[in-house]
Amino acid sequence: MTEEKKPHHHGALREALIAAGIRLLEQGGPDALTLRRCAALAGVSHAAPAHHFDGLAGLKLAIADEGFRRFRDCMLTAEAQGDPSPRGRLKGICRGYLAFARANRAMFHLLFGYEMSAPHHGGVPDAARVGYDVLSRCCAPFVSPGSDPRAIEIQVWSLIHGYASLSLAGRIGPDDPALFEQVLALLDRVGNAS
Amino acid sequence: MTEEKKPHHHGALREALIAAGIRLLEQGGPDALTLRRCAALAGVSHAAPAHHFDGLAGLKLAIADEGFRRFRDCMLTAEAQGDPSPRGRLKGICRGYLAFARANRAMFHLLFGYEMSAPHHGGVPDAARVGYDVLSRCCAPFVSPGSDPRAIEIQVWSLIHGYASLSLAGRIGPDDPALFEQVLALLDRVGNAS
DNA sequence: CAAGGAAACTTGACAGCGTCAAGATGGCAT
DNA sequence: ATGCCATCTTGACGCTGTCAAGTTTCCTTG
Repeated sequence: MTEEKKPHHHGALREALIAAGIRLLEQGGPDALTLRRCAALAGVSHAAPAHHFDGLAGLKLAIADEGFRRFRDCMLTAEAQGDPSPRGRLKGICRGYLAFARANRAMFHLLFGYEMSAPHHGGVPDAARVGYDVLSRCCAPFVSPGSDPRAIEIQVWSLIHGYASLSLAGRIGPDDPALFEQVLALLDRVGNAS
Repeated sequence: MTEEKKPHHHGALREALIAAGIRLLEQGGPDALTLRRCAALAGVSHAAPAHHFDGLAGLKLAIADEGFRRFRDCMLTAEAQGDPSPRGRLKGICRGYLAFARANRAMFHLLFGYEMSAPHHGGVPDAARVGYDVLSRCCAPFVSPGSDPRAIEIQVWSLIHGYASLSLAGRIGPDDPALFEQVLALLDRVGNAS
């Protein structure tokens, strides 16, 4: 739609392909994400993407990179919206976590699915880190001095990631905010046992 | 290898295709699970599976059915191995949960991945229920009378499913049993707050 | 300013995939 | 014995990712 008249040299083909991929992901699920379809959506030939990504896996990696950034933004927004206490901020990012998963099913599956987990390119894209940093910061107030922060971080992450995954997989039934808050109540008992 | 000389009529083609699918899953990951490869492994033509399953999705459903049964067995075994107290049994099935996920990466992804989550065939195979029943039974001692058991069940399920998923996705780093036990320690604070 | 080379993109081909249509074959009930 | 039906085969179609080779454009270098 906003197509320049560059006869050759698309100019911003890489970004256009990523945007096309995200659109396909949103509209048709993971199976709709196809190199050829991305190319068609960007108005180039089917083999053009090969010059910008290392095959389909490379495109998915680039899309995941953008996805992780949006994911982090979603958590930051939710953190800022709720109770500013440490406990409130922790629950806030969890609500943002779930909200992102619900609003971006296919992207969430891409970010945490088999593609990214494979011993593939040596690991997870760097952007995955920025999400963990948010989590880590919100967990910090509950880490007793001198102890390993990872224990609490993984507790919180496991709980929210498990809930989000199971919810998306249809294992928890219809959306039930009350139930989610009950699960989140377990976070009241995280950290220094008072 | 144990191929009968049935000239026609394989006889147990359905089971053979499921077994072939599981083998492909174990050896080559989700992408290796292919109708044509299953057929070849079972010694039949590429279109034979169509008479036993509703396409690839149907075969995956049948494989998941078997997978869920093995999954439950793995949890039951782990439950019987540890401390027989209610808390010990609860942690036992969680250890079985993680053990299954680690030993059957691709199958685990099939059981909880996008395939099964789609609004697809109307939902999850019935066999998924048998796993939840184990969880539900182990959670029962911690449900205060008159309250909804789902709250605790989903707390526990989310925690262990999240840990297993993140572990498989390579987000928790190398296998660290001590860390896992620290996460499982959160289960000590589940249920009636003492 | 001109030449050359690198980068971007196209075209064409290949094997593998899921799926459908039609034909062949064997077992089973009538 | 006959006829039917489920089972399986063969062949084809369109789609996929990927590679090879050719074409076009831009930029650098002399």
